Order: sequence, then C-alpha cells, then structure tokens
Amino acid sequence: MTVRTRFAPSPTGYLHIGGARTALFSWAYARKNKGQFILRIEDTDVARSTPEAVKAILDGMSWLGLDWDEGPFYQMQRIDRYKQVIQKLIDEDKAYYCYCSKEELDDLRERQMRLGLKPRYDGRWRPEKGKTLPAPPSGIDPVVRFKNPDSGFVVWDDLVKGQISISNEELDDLIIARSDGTPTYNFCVVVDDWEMGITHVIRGDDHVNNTPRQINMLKALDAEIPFYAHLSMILGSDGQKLSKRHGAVSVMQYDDDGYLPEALLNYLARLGWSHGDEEVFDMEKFSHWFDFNSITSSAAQFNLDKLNWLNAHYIKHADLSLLVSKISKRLTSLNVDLAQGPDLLKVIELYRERSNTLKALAESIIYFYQLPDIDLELAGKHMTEDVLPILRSFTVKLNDVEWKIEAIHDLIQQTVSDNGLKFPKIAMPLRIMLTGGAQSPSVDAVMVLLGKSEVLSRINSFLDKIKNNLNK
RNA sequence: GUCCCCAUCGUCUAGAGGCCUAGGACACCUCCCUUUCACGGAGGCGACCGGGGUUCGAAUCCCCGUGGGGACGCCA
Repeated sequence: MTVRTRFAPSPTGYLHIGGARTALFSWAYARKNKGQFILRIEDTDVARSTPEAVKAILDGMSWLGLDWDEGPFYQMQRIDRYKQVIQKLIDEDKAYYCYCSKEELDDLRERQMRLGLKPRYDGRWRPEKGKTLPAPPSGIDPVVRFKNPDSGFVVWDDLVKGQISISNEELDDLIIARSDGTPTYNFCVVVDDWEMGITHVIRGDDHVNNTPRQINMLKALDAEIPFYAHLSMILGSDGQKLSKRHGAVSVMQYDDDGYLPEALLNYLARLGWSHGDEEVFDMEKFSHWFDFNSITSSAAQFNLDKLNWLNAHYIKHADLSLLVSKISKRLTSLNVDLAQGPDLLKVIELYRERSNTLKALAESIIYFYQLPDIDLELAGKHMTEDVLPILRSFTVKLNDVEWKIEAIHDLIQQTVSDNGLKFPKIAMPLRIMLTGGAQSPSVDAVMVLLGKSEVLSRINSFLDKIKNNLNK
C-alpha cells in the first residue's frame, strides 16, 4: 500500500502554528514511507473563504518548505462530483431531504439543552418504514441529510489516541448539502479522502467527533476506511487555547520576527512528538524518525524560549551567505545604507552567536553603518576624569598602529599597564564611543571592522564634545 | 448539560511492571572562561493530580474522583 496523506486547510485565515504542525506531520509521514502528500483547499464555506487566505496558506507552506506531490485541489471545483454522490445516496435511500427551517432547529436544540440532552436532529423528516412524513412545505429549499445508522457503535483504532468507540445513538443525521445545494465539509472530506485514495488522515483532534460520522458515510459509499491520527492541540504559552484573538499568529509572522523556517519546523516537530532525547534535528532526520507511536496524546503548550534557543542554534550554523542576504534585506528596509560600513558578511560572522533572531541580529549591527546614539549616562560612568587624558593619548597612538586585532589589543594592553589599570578601563569607554552601548564583541575586533578612519572620527568627535561641555 | 479525549519538573518531553534514588532539553540559579554582553563548559534547583485496587513489585495496568481540553452548526 502506498501511503497517501493530505493537509486540508480551509482558507478562512492564514496558516498558523497548529495547522503548520499538522501539515508537517502529514508531510513527514508521506516522506518517510515514500508516499504522496496531497494539498487540498477546503473552500466550501463560500462566505468565509478568501483568495487571500489561500495565498497566505500557500506562502506559509512554501516558506516552511513543505512541498506537496499533488494539488492544491480546490473543493469548489469538485462541486459537481459531490452533487452526483449526494444524488446517489438519495437514490439508494441513504440520504433524504429535510425541510426544517433554521428557526425550527434552533428551537429544537434549545429545548434539548434545557432537558440536559445532547442537542441533535430528531429525524422528523427521516423516511422510515411505516412512518408517514409530513407534506413538504412549499417555498422551502430542503437540505439533504445523511441517514446515519441509529444503533451500534463506530469503533476505530486511532493512531495517536488508541481505540475510540462512539455509539451511533450519539450521532444524528447530519446535513450533507445546504439548502442552496452546496455540499458541506463533512461530506466533501469523505468523498475526497475516498477518491483521492488517502490512506492516513492526520488532523487536529477537534475532528475526533466528526470521525464516526465520516466512517459511517464511507461505509455507505462502500469505500475503504483510512487510518486516522488525531493530533492534540497546541495551546498558547499561557495554557489557553489559541485563537485569532489570542496568540494564533501566521507562520509568516515568524518570518517577519526573524525566525528561520528550520528552527520553527524543528520546534514544531518536538511539540507533541519525540525521539528519545533528540532535540535538534533537520527535516530529513525527522521524516526518517517520524512515527505515530511517539506522538503524545496530550495537549502541548507553546514555549517561545525554546523556539528562541533553537533559532539561535540555527542562526549559529546557517550558511553565512544566506544570513547575509536575509540581514541585508532587513537593514535595507530599515533605511540602513550598507555602503556606509564594513562588509556585512564579516560583521555577521562576528555577531551571529549573539542573537536569538535575525531581527535582533540586524538591529544589533546597525551602528556599523550609521552613528549610534550614545548612552550618556553610561558614558559618564566609564569616562571618568582620570581616564580621559589616558584616552586622549591612546587615541593619538592609535593613529599609528597596525590595523589588526592583535596590534590594537596590544596597544590597549600596554596603555592600561603603563597606567596601572585593568583592560576594561579603556575598553569600556571605547566600546561606548564606538557602539553607543556597553555590550559588544571584543572591542578590538569591533574596531578592526569599523575601520581606522571611522574609529578615529567617532572617538575624536565624542572626546571633543566632552571637552566643549567641560569648557561651558 | 451530553458525549469524547487528556493528565511526569514552570514549559516540551523520556518512560511499554522491576533498568527510576524518575532521564534529557528550554527557562532559572551558581561557578568557570573572559575585555563588557553573549557564546561555550561544569554544576544546581525542580515533577509521576488524588484515592482505591491488581501484583512479590506500579510513573507504567484497572476503577473512582478531581482538574484540563474538545465536540455537540445549512463552519471547517
């Protein structure tokens, strides 16, 4: 049997973390088994589906590098086929027209809730032996309902949750075609999973309750029942459900925020799945290791700290040229002119280990290309009266030094020794004048990158400013 | 309300009856490295939801409770 999995998002919003993980697991299982991964857009909710959302989903998938073998299929383009199958079910007495109005149904539900019952359709239009149906009211377009078995159990071995059994008495006759004739989700899924030959349905566990209905319809169509794997949800970092209002952001937002797709993928893979103590691995390894036995059946909380840690790791190990291209895009969009400073590649090489995100990395190196705002309070703390003269004479000597890390380092070292000081006594003021702040890589390395004339110009202009202030 | 699912450090997880004095990772703390901040290295803090069974033995199996989540749409 060739494994065929699918990812079937509805285009009512962007691709978020939960969807991305579902897609990732489906993709991985297909890859592991040399099967096919199919992308299907479930756009039968005409009112809420948008082309923008379709694009957002496709963008998200390709940013993550989750490539599909077939599709994207659009359900709206298969409407005729669904209608045929619906007609077939009606002809075979496996489905029927129901003339209940929405108001009637709301009424029914409300009454059942009041009685402590599970709200469900009572089957008033369901044709049965010896039962007389009311006359169809005129002027009402009926919906089509599937005739669900009214006894027995639907049982399946969920690949994640184990055996699940649900009584048919809990299920009602669900609507498979709306009054305007369009088929509904539960029905389209069944027809598609069947006709597209899906062998493993991997989806969020909010679909567990749909599964028995779908199995019943599959049986009615004499179709093979696929395996089901229901993934537990991903909760927000506060343990609350993710929703549009609450923390469910597009995967593309992670791109904007400076995360590498391989970091997000690695993080997501590890959320609800494990392979012993493995924490850091690429998708080749993941698709090799992936299996349903190692999926956790409980919900997982999203944790940004760990994503940050992974992202830092991937930044540290990324191709320098890739980082250069990503960082230069960011800096350019911040109106930073890269021609005004050192080779970006050299800067990134020195700074890549210091940031969790590309965004932070880009922002941390801006002062190579434009003058930094100097933290004056901090400067005051380090540039005390006693070090100013030493700094001045150091600057003069700097003019003649060979512009290499060691030579600069030696000069600083010699200056502090001559004056009975410790290294930071000179290094800190230099750092502040050159970068604006108190944190940077080794100051000699920063100086080499900045270049001699820029270094001297920044130091001198700051020292002059101090002098002028003192004279005032 | 009814049905379904879930339950190990703060978080992600390992754990398939003895290997568990419960392992790893993130976060946190301490120390080392050091030119500040990071990186890196070495340590540390920290958990089996509760109660009953089953068993010579239970984090692991069963039952009940509790807590969390999901579903109950002419949404997907």
